[in-house]
Amino acid sequence: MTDSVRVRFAPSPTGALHIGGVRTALYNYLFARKMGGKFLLRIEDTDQARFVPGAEQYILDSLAWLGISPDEGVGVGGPHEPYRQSERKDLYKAYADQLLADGKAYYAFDTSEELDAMRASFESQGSAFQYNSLTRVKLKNSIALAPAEVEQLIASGTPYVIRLKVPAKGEVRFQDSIRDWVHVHTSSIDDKVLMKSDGMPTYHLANVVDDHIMEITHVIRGEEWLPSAPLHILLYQAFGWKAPQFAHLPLLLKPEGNGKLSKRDADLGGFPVFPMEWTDPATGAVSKGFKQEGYLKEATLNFLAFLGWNPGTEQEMFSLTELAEAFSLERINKAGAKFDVKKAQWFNEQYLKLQDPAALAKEYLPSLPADQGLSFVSLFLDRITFPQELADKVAEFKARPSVYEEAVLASKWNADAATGLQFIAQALPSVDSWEPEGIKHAIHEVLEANGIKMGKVMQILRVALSGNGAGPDLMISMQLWGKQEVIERLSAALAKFPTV
RNA sequence: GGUCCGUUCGUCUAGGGGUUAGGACACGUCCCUUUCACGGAUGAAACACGGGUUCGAUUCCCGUACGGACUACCA
Repeated sequence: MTDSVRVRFAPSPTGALHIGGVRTALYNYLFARKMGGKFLLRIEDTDQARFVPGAEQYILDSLAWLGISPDEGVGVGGPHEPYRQSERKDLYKAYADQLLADGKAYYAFDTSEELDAMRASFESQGSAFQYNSLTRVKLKNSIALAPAEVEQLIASGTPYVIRLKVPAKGEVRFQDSIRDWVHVHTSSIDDKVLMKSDGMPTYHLANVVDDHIMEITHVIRGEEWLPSAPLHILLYQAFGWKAPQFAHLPLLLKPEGNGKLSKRDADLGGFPVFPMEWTDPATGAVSKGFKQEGYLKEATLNFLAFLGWNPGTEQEMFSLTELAEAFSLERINKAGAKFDVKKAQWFNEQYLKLQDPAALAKEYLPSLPADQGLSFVSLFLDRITFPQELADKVAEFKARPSVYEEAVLASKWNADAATGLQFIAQALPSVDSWEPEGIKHAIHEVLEANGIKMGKVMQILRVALSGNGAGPDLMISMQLWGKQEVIERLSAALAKFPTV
């Protein structure tokens, strides 16, 4: 069982789950499915200061919406409970103590203020402060201080952190699934804090300990973690554990300009960067969500999957199951991907056409009789990007025109059109079968009888009835408006159109 | 500043020592449609730069430039 793939998505409940995080979750999920492994959800809530109420539920809801369902973890349970790091607090202390006992970690008593001052002074000299083999001997810690003094400080309740004693010399290397070999000298890694003074572990310790305990085989996470991967390798080594296989995903970038995609871009660009709508509990600020904007889950998934990965074939449309089948770590790109809303919209249009029309009608046109709803769905489905546009289209369709498109009038309104419209207006009341073919037949007949070409009047008729020069099939539209309504609209238009 | 990572059409990307450098989005044109949209066809559009290696580099190596991430008792 230890051979089988186990991956995890480990977000922090510090706010709405970013869409990049959703992609990370998706790739983990796909890899687990592909390999016949397990996908776990672990909540990394070790930073009490940044904890945001509701964020955890938001993560759960978002994954549930998209069908990225964990096999183990918060919300589903499993053999390694609890899956919330705040509830595993005591565990980490024991591991930190083990490192302390082995001389691989040490106590440090420096206050944040002291360290800030240190950084400032280094910076003023044009260099960067590092807590490492060079500086630790001069700072307040159990390496520089006499054992008796350390004991006294601890006994007196002086706050302390536990830091990893990074070797002065050596090279850390690991083979990333996406980037191949990455090597870093230990001299560029500092003695990172493992246990904070509040007794909570930092990400680095908790993450490594949990990944080991939970038998994680592959760590698939964002590129922002690449710089700390060597530190994590060092931690695995310090514990004498086998490190998992790492795969660092390329970042999601801003649509325009440089930098990684942020909440600001969403506000500026009018598109979502969160899976679902999110209301900040502190400020009340609402952020758009893919779901609420009208993106279908299939489109969201397909779009996200293709941001940094591709199947190597020319197939574009993939269901979640198909993605899982085609997925592989090897086909993930190295370079960051710019977020292009247009592509997301295209996917949405494609998947929208694949939806069950009756279900769409029921959900988005609930006030209409089923058959009517269905007619409107088929009339408008290929002219919209988001399903909620259906209601707008129907409302617009039902409203009588208040203005008539000037450009069409200017070019098409002439004597032929005027008389044509008159004839149509006269013929319509006696049309018995008010359906597309019948209406068309009647119009065709009356125009032909009077020697007027249909092309001369059809667009004008459209403008007269809808106000617009373009739109869905006119005969079907007329059927939907109903005979009486059409007659009234036509006479209203005739009264308003200028004389020719 | 330091460390690390990256760079093929505007965007997402395929490819990989010898190719007309392929696809998708977006854009243009045409067809379909008595309109528009959908759909179909088609066009324009890319290997960052400089050195190597090689008979031959977009592909391999090294630099440069540019971009990015990280550089917290945040994850």
